[in-house]
Amino acid sequence: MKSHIQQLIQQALIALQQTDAWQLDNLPQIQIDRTRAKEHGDYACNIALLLAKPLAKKPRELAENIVKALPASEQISRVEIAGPGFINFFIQEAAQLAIVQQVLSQGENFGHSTLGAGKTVHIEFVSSNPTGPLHVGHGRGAAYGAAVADLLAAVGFKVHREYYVNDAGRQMDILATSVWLRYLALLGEQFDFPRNGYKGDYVKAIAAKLNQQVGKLLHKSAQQVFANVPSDETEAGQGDKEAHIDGLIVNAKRLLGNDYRQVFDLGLQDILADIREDLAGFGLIYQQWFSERSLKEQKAVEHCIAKLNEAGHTYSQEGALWFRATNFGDDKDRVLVRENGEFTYFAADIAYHLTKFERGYEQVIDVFGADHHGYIPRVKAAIKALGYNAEQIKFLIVQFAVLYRGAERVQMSTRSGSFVTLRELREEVGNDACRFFYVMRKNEQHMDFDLELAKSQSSDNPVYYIQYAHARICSVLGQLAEKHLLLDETLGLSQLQLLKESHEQALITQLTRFSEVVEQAALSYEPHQLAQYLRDLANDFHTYYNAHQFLVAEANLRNARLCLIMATRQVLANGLKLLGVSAPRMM
RNA sequence: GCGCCCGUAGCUCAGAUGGAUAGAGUGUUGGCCUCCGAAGCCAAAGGUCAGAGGUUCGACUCCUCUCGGGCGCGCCA
Repeated sequence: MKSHIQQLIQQALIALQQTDAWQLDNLPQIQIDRTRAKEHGDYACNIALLLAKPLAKKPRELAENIVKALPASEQISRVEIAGPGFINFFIQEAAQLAIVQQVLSQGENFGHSTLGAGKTVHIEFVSSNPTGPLHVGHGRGAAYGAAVADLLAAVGFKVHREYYVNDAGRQMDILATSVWLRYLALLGEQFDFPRNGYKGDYVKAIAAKLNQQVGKLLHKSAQQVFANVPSDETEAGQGDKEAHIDGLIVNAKRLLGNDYRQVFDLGLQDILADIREDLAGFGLIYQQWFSERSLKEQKAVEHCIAKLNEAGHTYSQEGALWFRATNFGDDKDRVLVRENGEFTYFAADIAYHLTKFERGYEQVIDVFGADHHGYIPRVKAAIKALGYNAEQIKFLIVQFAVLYRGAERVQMSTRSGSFVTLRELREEVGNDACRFFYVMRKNEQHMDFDLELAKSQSSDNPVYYIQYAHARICSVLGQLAEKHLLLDETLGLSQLQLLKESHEQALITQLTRFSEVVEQAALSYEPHQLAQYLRDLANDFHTYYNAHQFLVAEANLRNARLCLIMATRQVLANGLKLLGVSAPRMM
């Protein structure tokens, strides 16, 4: 409908340009907006106000000319000029009613479009280190990334969802060493667990599994393990916890030899399996789990650095190889290869991003937690240096969600091991509430997540409010048989003109918005727009429900109303699905 | 110190690429079930859009500054 009105105005403007000889370099974009108030019609256009200045004419006068030049349209009942010069369009009722038929015939595909024209999009989200279970901090990125991906797919993009597995690097060595130390403790060795080690109970569980698998085979004495290791940091702040853990890693690798890999892989596989299971349970599907180790095995990092070298974007200094990030908008140059010859995380990561482009994706999206936003300029710099357009990569930031239990803030930390895991959260409040709560606020907005509210099966809870609307419609349709009434969809669709009540009009208008909302939410990466919309739609339905009876004796009206609420049910279900929330038939 | 995000009703947040009298939920107060599920509906009250300038026919929205909150500024990942 928007584009229809846009075309009408376009035609009017072209006609006017010829007759009135406007001196315009270029026409401003014709913007059609939904009106806020009913008396302003259904759609409004501000073109007259925009043209007033360049043409040096009064906006209302221009509006009158435009309206006069407007071609006739069967879909528009009335056009008015209002306020300073807005052109308001009133949509013909019959044109509005057509939405009901459209929803019912398109079913679960209603709201989908081909806007994206099959353009390939690579979206990476969560990508948490496999050093421990996902905690609630990852939840928002998961729910948000999944919703953005699903929205993009719904509007016709070809979406590839990927998880980057950081299965190489120091953090993983710390994990492997932590597992081994817990294993040694199980075998009776006495020592202080390193401050910087992973202290969670899941590490002990993996250690127990290791013990089951290998018995005492990997047993070494604490004395050997801690030999020549710099002392750990104390309460007083003396010692060095980083040097301490690094020393332990070196000893572990030396003492275990080839067996080190076994410990390492056991920890990795165990945790990764847990993460995959957790995300699958949360309704997330990935097309690919991309391993950092495989990247290194394929010499992809060397390949990437070679490309930068060839282009002259690197230099050596103090034994390290640097990337000239400052030439591409970053505030510092960045190390690619350390003095000790090892690649930095950054080097591997840009090599990874290079593969995204080399694999042919036209658009690349990274979903980051707010704590990583400082990392963005350097990745963007690398993309540019590698010869790609910075427009092809989009970074989406999710701010932290602070958990509350009622009024009390829930504390969490990965390292101490005393955190709330995503799994615990899902079990406590349920997947539906969890998915919905995480995306109902704008991604860049800091949010408070109240566990008590999410759990409450009451009117306070927006998820239940929307789901209840869906269940209620199912319930009404279930009443048909009991009342010995029949549903005649064909009859209903032919009698839609009977839907004259203001509540019905409002509901129909709301239905016509759905496709626009999905499109807008997808293109702006803002699933919260859909969440807000669904709340509004549910509200319009509940209001209608309270004001009118659907199962009336008169067959024409009854079937028309049933068609309307069936369409509503379909849109609720489609919308919820895009957000990863179920649409229950009963609650 | 520099950079990014945020500051809208008591609380939690929308405000749709600048548009017409600033919107929801929750909370408060008062109503609505002999009738399709009251997990619902209706009504009232509640705002100098952090503050000050500026651009514009028009600013919650754009620009500058100030104040306040979050996060980040490693040869860590």
